[in-house]
Amino acid sequence: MPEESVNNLENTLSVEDLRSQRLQKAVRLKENGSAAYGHSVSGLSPMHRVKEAFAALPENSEEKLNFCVAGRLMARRIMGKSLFANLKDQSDNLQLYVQKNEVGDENYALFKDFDIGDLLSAQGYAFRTRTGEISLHVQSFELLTKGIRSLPEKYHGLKDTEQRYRQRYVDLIINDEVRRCFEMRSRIISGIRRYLESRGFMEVETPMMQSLAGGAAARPFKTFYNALGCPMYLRIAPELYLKRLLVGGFEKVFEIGRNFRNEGMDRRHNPEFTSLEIYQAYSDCRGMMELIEDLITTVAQETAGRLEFTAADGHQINLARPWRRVPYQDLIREKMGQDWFSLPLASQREKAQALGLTLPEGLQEPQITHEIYDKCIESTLIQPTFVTRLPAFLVPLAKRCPDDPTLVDVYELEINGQEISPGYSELNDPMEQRSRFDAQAIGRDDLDGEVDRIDEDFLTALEYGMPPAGGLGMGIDRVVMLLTGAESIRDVILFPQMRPQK
RNA sequence: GGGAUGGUAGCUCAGUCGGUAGCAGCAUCGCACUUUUAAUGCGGGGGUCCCGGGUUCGAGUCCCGGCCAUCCCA
Repeated sequence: MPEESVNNLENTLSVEDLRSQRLQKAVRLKENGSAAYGHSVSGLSPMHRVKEAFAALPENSEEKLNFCVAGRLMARRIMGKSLFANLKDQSDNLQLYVQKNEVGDENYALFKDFDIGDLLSAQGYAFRTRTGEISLHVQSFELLTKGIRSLPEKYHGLKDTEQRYRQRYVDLIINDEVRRCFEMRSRIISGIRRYLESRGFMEVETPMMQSLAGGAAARPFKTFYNALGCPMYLRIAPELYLKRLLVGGFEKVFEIGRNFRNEGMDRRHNPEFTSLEIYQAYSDCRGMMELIEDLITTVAQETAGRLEFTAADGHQINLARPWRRVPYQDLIREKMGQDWFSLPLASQREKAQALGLTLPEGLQEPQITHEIYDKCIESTLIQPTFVTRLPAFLVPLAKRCPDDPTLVDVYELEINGQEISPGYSELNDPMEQRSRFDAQAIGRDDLDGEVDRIDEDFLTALEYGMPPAGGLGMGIDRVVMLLTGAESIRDVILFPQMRPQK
């Protein structure tokens, strides 16, 4: 038997799959006294710095710039006595060039034995290859972490959506645009904080576990707190606690945090999502429109450097100010005719059905009208639009319009046909608040009785006196979707909820 | 909850009419190669075809049930 075949035979007998191959390599490294799982490294340069610094050198400079870099081995091209490798850190990629006569026979063999996915550090000087790529001529290197699992393919990457969400860490290693998206998300959130803090708002944290899940109409998640021996709910909104803080004398507060809604998930909904809520004493709905318009445009300009965006569905969105402000009823009249609100119920029903809407028996004018808004108007509001003066039955926590008590003094900000942010002149009359809660509790019969208990302590707080105030909420995930062009909320949440496997 | 589509090697994918799973690409292992970049050339290994039933001489393929995912709808 020729020697070569013997070699092959040995290799196949000793190894069942890729993972055990690599496990054995790690074990062998440890046996030989080298660290397969190394230690800290100092004096590192981010790879983009290496490239910038080298590119800044004058042409034909003889100066040798030395760097030490660390990152994950993404590709290798071995050509006998020299090899090229691609290393990746958070900032960039860098090509390494390793020559046998530079690092020595033993080290060269060691480097050849590295696998794609290993983490290494390398020290050497920057140079430009024949094809023009700024690279590092390696003088020494070290294995920092042995990778046991093989990475997805370098060319097609990881495409399987399920695996991308379940094993986001692999997605982040492989797909650069995914990492950029989450870096963007982080910048957006810190941009929001910076904006609000610089304008005197104070960030606060209110309970995520509540014995009553109030502040919105949504089904909560239920849990049990052993020490108190009572059921608890994950919050569906922080609103009622933030208003208690207005009562307590904090005048400009905001909270960025998670809410939990025990409802379906789809392209736009994840059961846990991040919201921003802001409350400002002595302001109102108009103050909130000013604030959110300035906040979004400022943060968009800061993080993306522009105000025009292409949404995932291809719509061109222009965030340039000022944004359209239009009363709800005007939108209805535009669509249904100027006389809509004076038509008899039967003709309203007929006209709505002519639009293709199916209406349950017994609907009154406000419900029919809202059905039209919901199904036929909202999705057409592509450019940023504040819809104002909504029917009161939709919004139990807002002040009525002084000139028309059937309407509330609120806005709904629509961008690309999606609700991005609601804002209110907040209701601070404890008696009216109680009767709205009562009416709401009667209207709902599909939730757990317990959840519908009225938050007496919140009403007590209002009785101590809450200043007139403006309040607003904003879905952070949706804003990130808009600014990154993501088509699914799951693409802007690092670890979206998934059904457990098996 | 309803409909459509999908699940095959570590990854990306073929798989015809039901007849031994594909000389598939990347990755991996061996050999050659000192400026490559989806390196190249030659050679080797690698499979619970999502799970469970059924039809059949024979099922990745057809039928039934289930699991998981994606998209659309409510």
